[in-house]
Amino acid sequence: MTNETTTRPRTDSAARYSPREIETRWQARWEADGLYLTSDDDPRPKWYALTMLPYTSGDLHVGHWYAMAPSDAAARFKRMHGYNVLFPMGFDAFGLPAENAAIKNGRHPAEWTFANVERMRGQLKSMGAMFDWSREVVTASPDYYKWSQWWFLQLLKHDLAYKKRAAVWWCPKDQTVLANEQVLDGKCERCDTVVMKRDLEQWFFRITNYAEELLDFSKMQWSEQIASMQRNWIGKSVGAELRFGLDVQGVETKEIRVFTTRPDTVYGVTFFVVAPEHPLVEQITTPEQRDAVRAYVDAARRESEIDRMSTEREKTGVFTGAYVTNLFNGEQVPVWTADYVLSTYGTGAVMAVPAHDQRDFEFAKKFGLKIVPVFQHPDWDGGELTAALGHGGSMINSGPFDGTPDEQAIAAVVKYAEEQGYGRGTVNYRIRDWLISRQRMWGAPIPIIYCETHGAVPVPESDLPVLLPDDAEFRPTGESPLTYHEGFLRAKCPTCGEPGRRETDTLDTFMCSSWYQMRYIDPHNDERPFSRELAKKWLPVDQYTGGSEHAVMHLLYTRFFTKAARDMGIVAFDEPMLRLFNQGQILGPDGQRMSKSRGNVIAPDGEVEKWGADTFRAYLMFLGPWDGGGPYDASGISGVYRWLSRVWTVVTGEMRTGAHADTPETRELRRWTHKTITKVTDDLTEFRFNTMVAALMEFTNHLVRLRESGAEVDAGAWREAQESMALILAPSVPHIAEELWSRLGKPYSVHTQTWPSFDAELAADDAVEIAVQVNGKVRERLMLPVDAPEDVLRAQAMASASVAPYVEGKEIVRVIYVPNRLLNIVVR
RNA sequence: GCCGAAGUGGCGGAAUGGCAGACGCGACGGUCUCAAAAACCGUUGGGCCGCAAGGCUCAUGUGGGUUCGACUCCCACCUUCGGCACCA
Repeated sequence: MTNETTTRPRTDSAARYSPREIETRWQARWEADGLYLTSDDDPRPKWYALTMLPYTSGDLHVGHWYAMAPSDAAARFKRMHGYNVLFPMGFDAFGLPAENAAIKNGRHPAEWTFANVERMRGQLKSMGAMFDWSREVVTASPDYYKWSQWWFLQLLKHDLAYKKRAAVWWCPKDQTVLANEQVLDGKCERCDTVVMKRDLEQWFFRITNYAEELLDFSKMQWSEQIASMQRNWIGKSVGAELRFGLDVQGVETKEIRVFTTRPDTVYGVTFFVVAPEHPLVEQITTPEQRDAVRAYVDAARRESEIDRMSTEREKTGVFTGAYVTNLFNGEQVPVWTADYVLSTYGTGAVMAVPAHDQRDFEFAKKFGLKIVPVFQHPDWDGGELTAALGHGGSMINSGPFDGTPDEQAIAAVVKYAEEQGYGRGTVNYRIRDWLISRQRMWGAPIPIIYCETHGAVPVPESDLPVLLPDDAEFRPTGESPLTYHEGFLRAKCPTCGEPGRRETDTLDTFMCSSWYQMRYIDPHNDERPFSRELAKKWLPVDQYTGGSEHAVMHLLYTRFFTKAARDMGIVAFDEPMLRLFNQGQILGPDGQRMSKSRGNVIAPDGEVEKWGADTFRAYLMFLGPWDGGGPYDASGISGVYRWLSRVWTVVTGEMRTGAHADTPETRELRRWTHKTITKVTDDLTEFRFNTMVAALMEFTNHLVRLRESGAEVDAGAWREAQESMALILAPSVPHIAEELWSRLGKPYSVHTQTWPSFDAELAADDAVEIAVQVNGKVRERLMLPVDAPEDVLRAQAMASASVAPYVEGKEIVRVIYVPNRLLNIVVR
C-alpha cells in the first residue's frame, strides 16, 4: 500500500477528510460492538468518571457540549491507561418546565419529557462520547423514582426527615415553596419572580445536623472556590447564647435568649431588639405602644424581601414598652422591635451593643439610645463615637472584667456566664434545614398517607412506587393536579386500613439528583437502589465535572445525602465525589447565561453538521482554559477544521521514507513525537485541554513541513509518528483517530489501546538556543549543545559582536548562568 | 462591607522567577481561478532607524518593592466577574 518514494497526492479529492461519513460509520460500529459498555467483572482498577446529567429541557445546547466533550476526553484518557472506566449518562427529568409545557399543550408532562429524552439522547450520541447507554437513568421513570421515595422513607425512619409548620419561601408564579438555596437575590431561581414568605406545613431534611461536617473538605479534592461558597452558605459563627431576664405581667416566658459572637461586650448592652416576626412581640408590647408596634409589624410583613434585604437603607424600629434584665449587671434595658434583626438567624433577637456593633450604633444614633463603650480601644480618644469600635484594647465599664485584654475577653466572659448560669458558649450556623416539599405535580410523590387517627403514615416500602397518575388533568388554578385527582388522593391508612388521603406534595428534584451517581452502578436492580457489592466496587465517584452554579444546591445536597446514607449504614464512605472540576460557563453571544427565556441559546447541531463532531469537540477544548468559560463565538472553528484536515492529509498521505535511523531529520522527528506525547499526557492529566490541542497542532505543523520539505526520514520513525498521532488524538477527537488507526492497518479499536509511553531521552533536545543578556537585556542568542559548560558559553558570548559593545570597558560584576536557558552578564 | 477568581495584541488565549505574545481567529499580501469561494503560501504588538539583512526602543490594569532578571513573588490601589451579605 505504501509506496516508498512518491510525493503527496495534494488535491486527491477521494482522500479528503470527510468527517460526516467517518463519524456516522464509527458511531454505528461502536454501538454495534458495545465498545463502551462497562463490565462489573473487569479485573482492572476501576475509575468512575461522571459529568452532571442534563435536564430534559428539549435540546442539547453548546453548553452541554462544552461540559461533556472534555469530560469524555478525560474518561477516555483514563481508559487508555488501563482503567475499567465507568462513564454513564442520564436525564434529570422531573421539574417545572415539563409541567408548564403540559399546561400549555394540554398534554401529560411525561409525554413532553420522554420525547425530549429521545431527542437529547440522539443529540448526545452525535457527540461520539463513550457513555455507557445501557446504564442510562431517567429520574422521572417509575423504576428510578421508586428509589427516590425509598430514600425518603429511610431518612424519615432515621429522623432525618420531618414535617413542620414554618415561614417558607413561596414563588407566586410557580405556585410552590422553594428551598433557601433556590432563592437568589430574593427571586425564584427558576423564573426570577420575587418570592414571598408563607406559613406552611412542609417536609424538611435535617441537613443542619451535618453543618459542621460539611465544612470539612479534607477528604476530597474540590476547588477552593466551591469550598468557600459552601462554607459561606453554611455560615458558621462561634459565640455564645446568653439569657436575658423577662418580667412582663401576663407573660409566662421569663427569659429571652440571644446568640452573640461578642459575649465580651455584654456590659455594653444598652437596648435589646427582637425581629418583627418574633412570637413574643405581641405578648410583651405594653398597651401604650400597641398601636405603633402593630403598625410597624404589619408594614414589615408587607414589605418585599428585596427591600428588606437592602443594606443601604436607614434603620427603622419601634419601642415595645417592655424591658429585659441584663443578668451580668442587673440593668434593665428597653426592648425594641426592628426589621434589621432577622427572625431566621440565631434566636431572632439580639442584645444591642451600639459602641461595638455598627448596626446597633446606627440604630442608637437614630433613636437617641445610650452608647456605652466597654473596651478601651487604642483608636478611641474617649470622646463621642462616630462609628462602632472594632476589636482591640482591654475591657472597661465591665465590672469584674475591667482590664481584661481583648484576646482573653470572650473566653473569660463565657466561662463566667456558664458558672453563673447566664448562658453558654455555642456555635451558630446560617444554613437551614432543606425544604423538600413541592406543590407541583411533576415530581416524585412523597410516600405518605394521612389518616384521621394515625396522622402522617409512611407508605410501606413494599407498596412503592407511589405512581403519578397518567391521566392528570390540568386546571387553570395553578394548583397541582394531584390535589384534585380522586384516584390519586384516595388511599388506605397502612396502619389501620381506614380511608386516608395521600400526600400531594412531591419531592424537590434536587433530591432525585442527590443520589443518581449511586444508581448508575446498578441501574436495573429492582430489589434495592443498588447492591452493596457494586457500591463497594464503584463508589465513590473518582472524578466529577460540572458547572459551579450548583455549588450550594446539588453539590451540597449530594454531600449531605452521602453522609446520611453512611450514618444509615447504606454506604461506607463520607463524600460522594473525590475530585471535582468545575468547567466555566459558556455564555451567549450577548455575554449572558444561555437560557431559553433570553433566547440566546445556541444549538450546536448546525456546526456539528457543517464541521463534524470532532472539530466541534476540539474547538470547544481549544477556546481557552476549561474553567474559564466565556461568551461563545464560533468564528475560530474553521482553524480547528483546517488542522484536522492537515492531520488527515499528513497521516494518510505518503512520505519519502527509507532507512535513515540517524539523520538529523529523523532525530528531529522522533523528538517531536516524544515531546508531543509528553505534553499531551501532562495536559490531559491536568485538564489543560486548550494547550493540549495547541501542542497537537504544532506537532501536525512539523509533520506537514517535514513532508513538504521533500526530506527522506526513517520509515520506523515516520510510522511511530503516525501511530502516536492517532493514539494521542483518540481521547479528544475519537472518530478521526479511529479512522486513522484503521487506515494505518492497526487492529480495532484505537480506544482500547494503551496510551503511548514517551522516551525522555528521545524527547530531549541535543542543541538549545541560549539567550545572552547584558544587565537583563537580551543581546544575543547562541545555539549550543545541551548542557554546555559555562566557560564555553561565556567565551562565545564575549566574542559575539552584539555583546561586546555592551561589555567593553565595563566592569563585570557578576555572571548568572542558567543551564540550557540563559547567561546574564551584569556590568557596571 | 466580607470571601474567592481574574486583568497580556484587533479577538480567544500561551508562558517551572529566565528570549512576553506559543497555538488559533481576524486582517493584509500572494498562488490557483474568467471570477468568486474553498484550499495553499507569506506577513502581522506599538514606535523609531535602515534600500536591505538587520538593529534600537516601548509594552503584560496603575503605583511602589524584592531580584542579576518579574506577566509570574510582596505591598497598596483601580477595574471586571462569581459568591455571601443588616448573619448579631
